[in-house]
Amino acid sequence: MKLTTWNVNSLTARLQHVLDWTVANPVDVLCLQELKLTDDKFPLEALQSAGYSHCAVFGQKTYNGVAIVSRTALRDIVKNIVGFEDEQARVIAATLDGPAGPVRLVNGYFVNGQAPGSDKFQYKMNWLGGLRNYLRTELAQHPRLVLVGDFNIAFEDRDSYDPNGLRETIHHTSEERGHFRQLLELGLLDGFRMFDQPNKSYSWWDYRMLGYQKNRGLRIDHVLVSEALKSRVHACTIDRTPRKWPKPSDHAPVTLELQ
DNA sequence: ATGACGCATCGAATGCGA
Repeated sequence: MKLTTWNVNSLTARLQHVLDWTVANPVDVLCLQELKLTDDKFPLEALQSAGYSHCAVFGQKTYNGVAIVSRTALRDIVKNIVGFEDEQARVIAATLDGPAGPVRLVNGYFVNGQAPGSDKFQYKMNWLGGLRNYLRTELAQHPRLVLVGDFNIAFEDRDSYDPNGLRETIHHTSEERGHFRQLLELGLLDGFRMFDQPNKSYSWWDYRMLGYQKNRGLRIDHVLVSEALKSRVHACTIDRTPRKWPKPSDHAPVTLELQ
């Protein structure tokens, strides 16, 4: 079973990219972030025609919005972080039945946070605390769990093109990295780092200043798998191909292969 | 460099992203 996380930066603007990409990469599940549309605008028919008949959607106007799009049935769909009041549509969870048992999927568009010390940064810290509490409960109920999404955190120095120049700036602060570590301490593993990976592997590049062409990127899109699934993980890769297409998302898709 | 580029809301200019 293959599942992909992809911040599409507007599903309306990126629908053709998503469809083209799934033709070349017919993964079982897509976890999408930054839909930037309301549920009534979700392109259900186009995705169903592409083989993704089961869609769990949590959208909102203009900003945020997440969805899980699957070839097989999704059940026990939960929107937002249980126990954390949030006006923004950032998290959707669902269970799907894989070949070796159920898999709980939690798909998040984590808060950006703008700058340390800002109100938005404080919101990010509160949000991350709420997510941790929620996941503790989810993991107790669903040992076979995968947390994916745009975390907006470059966890280690090697996840940034300029770790020293950007030290303690947004996505690189000790507080954000501490929250990431606390997620790992719940019993999750960084799927991407379970395998040898090329140096300077990133999942996001700024649109400006030839960011992609210069590989000035960050690895902020992550796939964390629970201990119970560890032996089932067979690969985790970032596909830079669609970042080279005209009018791309600034994020690349990250795919996990589970057996 | 309070920039750059892109998207949404709009029907110009602004908010926001990372």
